[in-house]
Amino acid sequence: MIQVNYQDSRPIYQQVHDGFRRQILAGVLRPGDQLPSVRELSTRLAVNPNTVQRAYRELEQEGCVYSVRGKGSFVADASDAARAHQAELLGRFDSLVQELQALGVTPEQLRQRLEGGTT
Amino acid sequence: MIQVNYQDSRPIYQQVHDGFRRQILAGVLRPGDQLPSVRELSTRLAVNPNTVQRAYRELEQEGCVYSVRGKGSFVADASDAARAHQAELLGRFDSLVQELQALGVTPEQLRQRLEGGTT
Amino acid sequence: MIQVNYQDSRPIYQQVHDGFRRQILAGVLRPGDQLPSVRELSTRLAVNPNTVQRAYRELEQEGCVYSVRGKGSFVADASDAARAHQAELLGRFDSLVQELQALGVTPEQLRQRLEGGTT
Amino acid sequence: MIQVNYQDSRPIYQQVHDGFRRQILAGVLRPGDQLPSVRELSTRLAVNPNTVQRAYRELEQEGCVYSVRGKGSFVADASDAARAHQAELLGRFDSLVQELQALGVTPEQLRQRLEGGTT
DNA sequence: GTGGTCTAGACCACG
DNA sequence: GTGGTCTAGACCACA
Repeated sequence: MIQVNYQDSRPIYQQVHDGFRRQILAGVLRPGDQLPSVRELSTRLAVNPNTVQRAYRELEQEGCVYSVRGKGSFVADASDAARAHQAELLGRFDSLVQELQALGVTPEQLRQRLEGGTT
Repeated sequence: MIQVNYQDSRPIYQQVHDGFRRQILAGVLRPGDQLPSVRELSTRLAVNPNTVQRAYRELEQEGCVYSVRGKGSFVADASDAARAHQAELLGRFDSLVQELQALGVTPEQLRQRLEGGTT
Repeated sequence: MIQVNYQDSRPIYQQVHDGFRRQILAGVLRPGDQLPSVRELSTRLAVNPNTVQRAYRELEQEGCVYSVRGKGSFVADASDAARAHQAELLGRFDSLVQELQALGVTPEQLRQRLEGGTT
Repeated sequence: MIQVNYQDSRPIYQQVHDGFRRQILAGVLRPGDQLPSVRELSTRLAVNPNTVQRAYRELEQEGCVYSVRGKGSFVADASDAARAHQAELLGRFDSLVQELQALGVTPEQLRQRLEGGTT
């Protein structure tokens, strides 16, 4: 499910983090689902356990995941994290639009692109 | 014209690079205009000359700027760089839209946002 | 009576421990009352018997509970444990107050908060 | 300035973190002040650089500190973090008061303690 | 020189 | 078995 790409400029821990977060926010992983253990995932991805641990820790700090010592790591109720994440993406959307318009792209072109993606 | 913010998470060389690129693509700096010398800019910004050097080098690699030994650095014809840059931004736009829709944001909501930003 | 919450950051043995201690110190459980057996409670809570065992052991070490081989665990005279516990909480109270005052919160504000909570 | 106590139940990285946060929020360290470098502090405290690094990283995630690669770590404008921290402490204050009252401590006793600490 | 990431592997706490 | 902390030391990006 999670993949690591050494060509990616993002650090590995963040690729793992982003991968899970996306799946959680998209509903692929649902509240209460158990994540693979740190050890299992680290061997599967052939990375250091610390690296996976850090990804999980940051997910937990964001409220996407909760960990129980001796039991495992689980998907948390996503509502809060989801709302924050959506707000962040909309902010990025706005600034991208602004930048594109500064380069001469018309809102009309962007609107057409929106429809294109709906297909 | 160019400013450096130490609290910005981007490295300084990239702030310098982004600042010039934006001005070039937006038409503030026009083809043939001369950029400040590495030495002058580095003292003005109170940063290491290497840092400015690297910003100029990357601008040149992108085709935004050309250097003439012993003369200085000049803004190149923007068309090529602009086209590439615009394509990159549009790609980011598409993937952002896709992700937002995965989170349940409707194209209608995004369209309204587009109009809001047109002001 | 006792509940376990896996989302709680405290380990389970401590949730069990704290739950009993609170009930004992508050007088819900009175000296001489019998606690449920380790086996019964562990099945009721669906946790490992070791976990309950440890909670009981620590309660006993604190003097909140005493065990009689072959009979069970019973609430001890609370006075000793209560005094120790109250002293500990008062200590925490003092250091909290000190820290809040260092941040500019006036004793007056805290006094008002005290009254608010009396309701 | 910062000390590590191996008897303390808190992990080392958190002792370092808490120590700096307290000094920052109390105004001992002021916005813009430079923190000791990761390497310097780690040798001074005789701990691993990673441990200090983690403390700094979490301070940065909280907005107490900002780090610039190649330059150092600096105290951020504390206002936001301070407000959040104070709210957290007041919450702890309330629940402590509630617990103490459940044990029979009167608000009057607590009020006297407040004045005692003012000295 | 600075901070940031990663590995290899240890030990602890918990169930 | 699980997650959490820590060490020792490497390598990279940046100034």
